Amino acid sequence: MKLSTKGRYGLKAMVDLAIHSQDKHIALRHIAERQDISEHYLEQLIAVLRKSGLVKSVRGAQGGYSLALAPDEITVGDILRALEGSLAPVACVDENVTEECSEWDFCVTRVVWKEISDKVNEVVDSITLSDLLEEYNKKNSGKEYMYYI
Amino acid sequence: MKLSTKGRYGLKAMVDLAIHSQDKHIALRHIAERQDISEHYLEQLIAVLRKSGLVKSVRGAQGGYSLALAPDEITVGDILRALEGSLAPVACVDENVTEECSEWDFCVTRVVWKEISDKVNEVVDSITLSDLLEEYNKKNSGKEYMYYI
DNA sequence: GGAAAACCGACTAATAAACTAGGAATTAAA
DNA sequence: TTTAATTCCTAGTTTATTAGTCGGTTTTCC
Repeated sequence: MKLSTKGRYGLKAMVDLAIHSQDKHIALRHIAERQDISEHYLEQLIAVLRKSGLVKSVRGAQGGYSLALAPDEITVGDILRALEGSLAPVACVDENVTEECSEWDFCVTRVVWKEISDKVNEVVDSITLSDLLEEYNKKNSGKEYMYYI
Repeated sequence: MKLSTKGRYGLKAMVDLAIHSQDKHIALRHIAERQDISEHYLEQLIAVLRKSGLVKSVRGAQGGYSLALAPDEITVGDILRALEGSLAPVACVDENVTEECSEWDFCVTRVVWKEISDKVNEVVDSITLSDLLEEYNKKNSGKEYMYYI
């Protein structure tokens, strides 16, 4: 039930963008340095986020990335599901997977998986980047430069 | 964020025990057959459950396993945590892991992981084997032998 | 034209998951 | 008292996934 680095790094990168890319774009290199993530690896993650429409890019020298939407329009759920796929603990309660398992009608453990799935999605869909930005400002008020996320 | 087969098989096996081992013990082979799980593999899982005090065993011929506690005294959380370890999505919100990460004081994503962790534990701790047993009886009332779980 | 960036696809190392194998110890029943 | 059925234990193996690395191509500012 652990999240992979994709989801963790991806969310950190998105919060970094929310903090630093207000009406400008910033180079991946800077995000990677601040968050201490391999640049090449982060490149792959941000490619997914771009294809999901959460991030937009400017190519060429002085190019970079910025959020494709306002921070309050991007939820943690959007980010995590883009990078990790469904957050359902088992496939049978993943709404994108249509094939029912052979034991569907009699399965009693499914109610457990379904409840977990629902609660997890409820949590991540209720938190936006804007909420995390606020949390960041609270924790770092008065401090010069605090890039940790 | 997927559960491994350990948790899934383990819960199935425990529900199977709740159904079939009322004041008797049953051989692992039967559970493995009914639930279609490799016997040797299930053996390793049930060893963990035994060491966690959720299952008790009788050795030798005609031996087998039974629940160590009443079904309403065993939660899904007990079973899953025994087999999967902590259900926290990242280590920093796992209460058994004491070491704080270097960014602890400024980290803003931790609130997300903490909320997920709390909700998941809330769900699994609120469902007992007795609840699943009831669910089983409801779904299989009137049917001859339905072993699916 | 050169440098700084995003973009792209393939390859690789490390780790974890999901078993498999083979036997030792125990005990009921024949 | 032997035999067969069962739990118990440790180690090995295979497969899949994770978490990267590598080496470029393309685009665009200066």
